[in-house]
Formats: sequence, structure tokens, C-alpha cells
Amino acid sequence: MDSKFQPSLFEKPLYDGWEKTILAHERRGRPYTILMPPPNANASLHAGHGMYVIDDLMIRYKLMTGWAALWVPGMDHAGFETQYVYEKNLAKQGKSRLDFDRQTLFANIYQFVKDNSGLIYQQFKRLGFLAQWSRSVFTLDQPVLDAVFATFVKMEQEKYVYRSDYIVNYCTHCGTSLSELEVDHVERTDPLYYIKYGPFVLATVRPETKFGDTALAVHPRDKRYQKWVGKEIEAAGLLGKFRIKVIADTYVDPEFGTGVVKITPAHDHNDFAVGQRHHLEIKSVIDFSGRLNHRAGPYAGLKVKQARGRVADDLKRAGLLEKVDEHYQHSVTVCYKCRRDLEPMVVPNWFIKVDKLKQPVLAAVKAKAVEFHPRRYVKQMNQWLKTMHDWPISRQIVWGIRIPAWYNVDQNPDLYVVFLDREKKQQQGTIKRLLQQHDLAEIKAGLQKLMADKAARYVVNVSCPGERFLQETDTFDTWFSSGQWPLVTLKKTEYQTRYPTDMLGTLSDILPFWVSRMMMFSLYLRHQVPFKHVYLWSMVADAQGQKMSKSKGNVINPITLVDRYGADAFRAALIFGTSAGSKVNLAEDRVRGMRNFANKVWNIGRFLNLNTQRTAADDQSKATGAASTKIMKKLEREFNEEKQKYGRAMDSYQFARALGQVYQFIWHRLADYYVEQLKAALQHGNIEVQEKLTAVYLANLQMLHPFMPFVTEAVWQVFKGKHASILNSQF
RNA sequence: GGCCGCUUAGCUCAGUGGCUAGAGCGUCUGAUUUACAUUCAGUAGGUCGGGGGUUCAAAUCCCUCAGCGGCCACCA
Repeated sequence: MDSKFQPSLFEKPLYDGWEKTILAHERRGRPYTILMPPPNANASLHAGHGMYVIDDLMIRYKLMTGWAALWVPGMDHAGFETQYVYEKNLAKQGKSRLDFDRQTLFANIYQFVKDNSGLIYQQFKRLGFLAQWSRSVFTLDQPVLDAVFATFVKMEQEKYVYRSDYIVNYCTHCGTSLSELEVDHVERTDPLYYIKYGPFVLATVRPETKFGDTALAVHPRDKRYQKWVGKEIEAAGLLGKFRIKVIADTYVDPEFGTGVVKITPAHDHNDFAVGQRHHLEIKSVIDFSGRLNHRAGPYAGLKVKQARGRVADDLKRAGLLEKVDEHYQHSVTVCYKCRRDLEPMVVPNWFIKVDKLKQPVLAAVKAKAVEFHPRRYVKQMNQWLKTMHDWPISRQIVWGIRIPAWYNVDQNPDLYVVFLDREKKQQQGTIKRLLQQHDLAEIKAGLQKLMADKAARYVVNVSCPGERFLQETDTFDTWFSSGQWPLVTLKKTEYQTRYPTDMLGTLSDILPFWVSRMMMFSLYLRHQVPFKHVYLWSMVADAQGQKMSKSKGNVINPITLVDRYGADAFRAALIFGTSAGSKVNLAEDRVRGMRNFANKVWNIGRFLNLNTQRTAADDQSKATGAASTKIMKKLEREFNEEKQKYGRAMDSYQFARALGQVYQFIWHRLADYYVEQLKAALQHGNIEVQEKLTAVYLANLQMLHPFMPFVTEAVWQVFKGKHASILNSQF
């Protein structure tokens, strides 16, 4: 044995050995199952992934305590994330998603993901993770698609599915809706118009949307307007007199403008939310091409900006414009691509009714069918579940599982369609109009997106129900498929023996998105919870406790640390002294400290190994006997106590405590005290002492193994032979 | 704005009503031809954020004040 433990000499061969001896063979024993939270398929390892160590240490601990432990890995297509990354790549080539029809775009992204997806498992292996790689499941694999479709069809039949309005950022120039991540915010100075509205004056930057107003709002505690709340007022407008009701909502800032706001639910995010709260009518006045529609009377057909000027001029002429503040500064959201103003627009979306679905989840949490570690998350979970509204499951992106709903083009002449024609020129409009110049096959081939009114007639079916149908272009929210993760990862027979699975480890911030949905789907489809324990990982932060982010430049690459200090040191640094569901500061000092510990472990082994090769010299053996016996008894007592505490900590998910226990015992009791006290006896070849120390040491290697698998296995093989594995030992 | 946390040694943090409140890193003093300098023995360093309460007993439970952080705000 070298005088130092050198991780780089051992890690690869030891891992290869585990793949052959552990992963390649079916285990016997009571089933213990963990499903790996699928990382993004195109991702590479970041420090946060280090927390998968929790899963791995449980797998190893269970393997060594007689369980048939199984860890099933997988990858998520991560809809929006991935498409966004891909599009950034496209942008470097001067292209965008709008240059492709959706089939081609999907195929290209698929290839992109495939090219990038091998890396993260390689990196997981460097950290020592013992998952059944051969069983990896990808969320776009056919069996997953089948399951997701079947679920949707069942939900549709059982009336959990409906279509309703949802407000999105829409670029009328690019013909697409955009998510939060692809909009830019710019500061700009625009005129703020003060418009007379019956007895009120109100301030707005968007007079052209007034045809879509369905209420006026004031702050509930604003004394100036209290007498109007709940009443309808009459006002003169450009299209004649009209009546509109006054509501009170705390969203209104009484300090801003005049304290009165017009509410246009169809064209403003905040107004939409207010509209939902007060059940206001949604009146769209702008169409998908960015022009005003029939509700705008004489302004119909004008583009938004033109209309704004014309409306303002006409209001002034009619004496309805009190004043204009030309220097109003505000923030405007614009398209990341064409930089034009985005139009918040109401687009019909697919929804899942959650009221009935979430009840069994609440009940299961209450009955402790699922336990949370740490426990405080039960409270959060309940809070989230109670306030959870219906779930909008459609996403206006290509990279995902396309919703299996079909629209008959003859029955739905107003379907709004965007597609690339044979010349690769983008065309858009209602299907009725487009079919006058293009045939359906051309439209199908070049289809980019379609939008169907809430009232549109549709058929839900896994495959195309007929010639004259177009499939919905929206894809499922990623959580709709990953929410069914526990239902698609095991083999059929394993659902009898391995379900509910035993532990789910994950970050607390996706508890409401993912964990609650998995429970919901599992209880809905199998009437069982998907897992018994949820362990919340800690967020991995930098040495100062700052969240890692590219913009801060404080991102730590775990592989760099593994190269420098070894996987054991990295793993232990993440666990040592950190509690569940909080934060772990990944300071290099911590990792170095754990590297020193690994070396200590190695050297105790080296010392014992050197001395057990000597044979007993009778005299000394007897001479040291009495004193040694006393110390060995003490050692025995202390070791038993340690072992008990360790077991209790492991079984109650207190991994930091378990590791701390072993660390303290190995270093400061076994090495610093007992080995020192028994050193003379050991060196003189007292066999009893040799055996006792070796036995306690080996048992500690076993306890430490889940946390520091490499050094413990390396020393184990020195004692037990090159073909032995500590994972095949039991304790 | 809503929700959840945090405040304990110089730094980063454990601490689940009950021994003299702990760890890692750092400080300072000393040891050494060593299993390991990635070492060992020792040392200093704490009004457990402030105030109040419950209790035989509070870092721990309750109230309150102050400061800090996270998540969400188009599903809370």
C-alpha cells in the first residue's frame, strides 16, 4: 500500500468492478427501490446533481443490509429548457425555429439531445453512482408516450379535461407565444393618456384596448371611490354610450395615476388575473396578426400602434382626453428575437381539473402514507395542495409530447393556422381562407402551429381519426409526463413487489410541480402512493452560501473537485454537517478536509495491514495482555454504542449525523486513541489485539462505505482479496 | 404582496426541552528520522440576534421587535 490514498488510481477500476459484480447480477432480499429524478437529457453535471449522493448512499446501505436495492435511472426531455438551449444554438447559425416546420424542428432537436445525452451518466459514474444504467428510461421513449396518451384519454373520458382561456405573451410578428425566459424587458418612455370615463378620469398607456374593457377597478380602501364600488357607471366613448361596472381589488395602486384602472382581461396579465378573481368577461380586441378586430368598430383592421394614435386623436377631438403625460417611463416586454412589443393575448389552453384529483393526495399526506424529511415540508405540501388551481397543461412549444387531440378542418373553419408553404414562406390565417390557396397536405407538411377557439370541436385519439384532421400543435407541460414517472419506470411484475417505491430524493422547489403531481397521478391511476419517503436535498451553494449561477460566475464544476480530491471527498463534503432541505456551502476547505479523512482511513488500514503480517512473539504478547484486555473491552463497548447510533441515524434519514458518528469514531477514537494505546501490543504481534482492531476497523469501513465508497472498497480488497467487494459483505 | 426559513465560536454551520452547548476550517503553543505533515498533543475563542413569557429545567416551546435569505407572484 502507498503511503497516501490516491483516488485517481482506484476510482475507475473499482467502478468497473462494481458494474461487473454488483450491477450485472440480480440481488436477492427484500426489495428496496429508488427512482432517479431524471436529469435533463442534454444537461451536463452541475454541483446540484451532487445531491444524488443521497440516493446512492441509501442504495449502498440497503445492499449491505440485506436488501435487493434497485435504483432506476432516466432522463427527462425537459421541454422548454431544452428547446431554449437548442434555439440559442440555432441563433449562432443565424437561424430560428420559425425557419422550420414543426416536424423537422422536432427531429432536429431530437438529434441534438441524442448527441448530448451520454455525458451526464459518465459523470454520475465518476461520482460512484450505482444505478441500473441498462434500464434507463427517457421520457420520450415509446412506452412512456403510450402511458401518457392513455392517461390523457382516460382523463378526457372521465371529464377531467377541458379547454379554457389562458393569457400568454404572443409575438404577432413571429406568430408564436413566448415564455418568461424568452421575453426581454426594456425601459421606455411612452405617453400616458388620462381618459375621461364617466365620472372618472383614468390613466393608461394603451387607449386602443379600451374596446376590450370589462370593468373599472379601484383599491378597496380608497375613500374617493368607495361609493361607486359594485355599481355600474355610464360613460361616453368613441363608439357611443356604454355601461361598465366598478370593482375593488388590492391590485390597484391608489397612488398611481388617478387610482382608477381600466381592466382589459384579454390583453394584460394583471388584468387577466383580476378578471379571474372577479369573473369578468374576456373580450379580445386584437387578433393573432396584431390587428384590431370587429369590436373596435371603425378601427378594425388597424395595427395596434396605428390604432393607438388614431384612438388618442379621436378621444381628444371628442373632448374625452383630459391630458397626456409624454414622459411616462415604464418597462415593456418585447420579443427576444424581433424586438417588437409582445401582445399579452388570451389563447385557449388545455386544463386538468384538480379538485377531485388532489383530495386523495391530501388524505395520503395526512395519513402519513408518504413521509417528508424534514417534516416541516408536510405543512408546505398541504398549503400548496389546498391552493392548487386547475392545471394548464398545454405549452406552445414543439419539443415535447404533442397533445393527441384532432380538429376537423371542415367543422372548424376558424382554426387559426401558421405554416410554411412549398416555398418555405410563412403563411397564416384561418384554415378556411388558407384552404382556398393551399391544399391540406401542403399545410400539414409545413405546419408550425394552430390555435383553436375554446368552442372548437375536437376528437381525442392516439392516432389520426381521419383525412380532414389537423392535430393540436400544443405539447404537454413537461410535468404532465414527468408526473407519471413512477408509473413508467418499473417492469410490470415489479409493481407487485416494488411499489410504492421506498424513497424519492429531490429539491424542495419542485415539490409542488413534481412531487404533488406524481402523487396525484399515482393515486388516480393505481390508487397507491408512488413512494413512502420524500427526502428533500439541500441546495448546493458556493463557499459564501450564495446560490450558484452563471451570471454570478460562482459555478463550481464537481468534476474539477473530484479530479483534485477524489469522489469520496466530494461526496462526503456534501453530507458532512448538513441537514436535509436546507443549504450546503461547497467550500473547497470542506472537500479538502474530507480528502484528509479518506487518507486517514487508508492509513489506518495500511498500519493494521503492515502489523498483522507479523507473527506473535510469545513473551510480549503475554506481557501486554492484561492492559490490552481492559482497553479492548472499552473499545468493544464504545464500538457497539457507535454502531447503534449509526443505525438509528441511517434509518431516520439523518445522514449527516451518521457520517459524523463514523468520522468521529474512526479518526478520534479508533486512530488517535485505541490504535495508539494498543500500538505496542500490535507491533509485537499480539494476535488478539490485531484481530480486535481489524474487526472494528472493517466494520467501520462498512458503515462508511455508503458515504465514501472508493477508499473503503480499496482497503477492503487489501484485507479480503482483490475479488471481494465490500458491497457483498453484510452488517 | 403570499408562503417557508434563518440569526449559535473568527468563518461556514450541526444541535430532535435534560450531562460542562459541539463539528469542520482558521488562530496560537508544542511534538517529530512517523501507518498518515493530507500527522499528533494541547490552547484560546460563546450574554446561543434583542426583549418578554411557559417550565423544576429553554439554544430548543410561545409572544414580540430587529436584521437576513429562499421560493412563488401566467399553476401559491
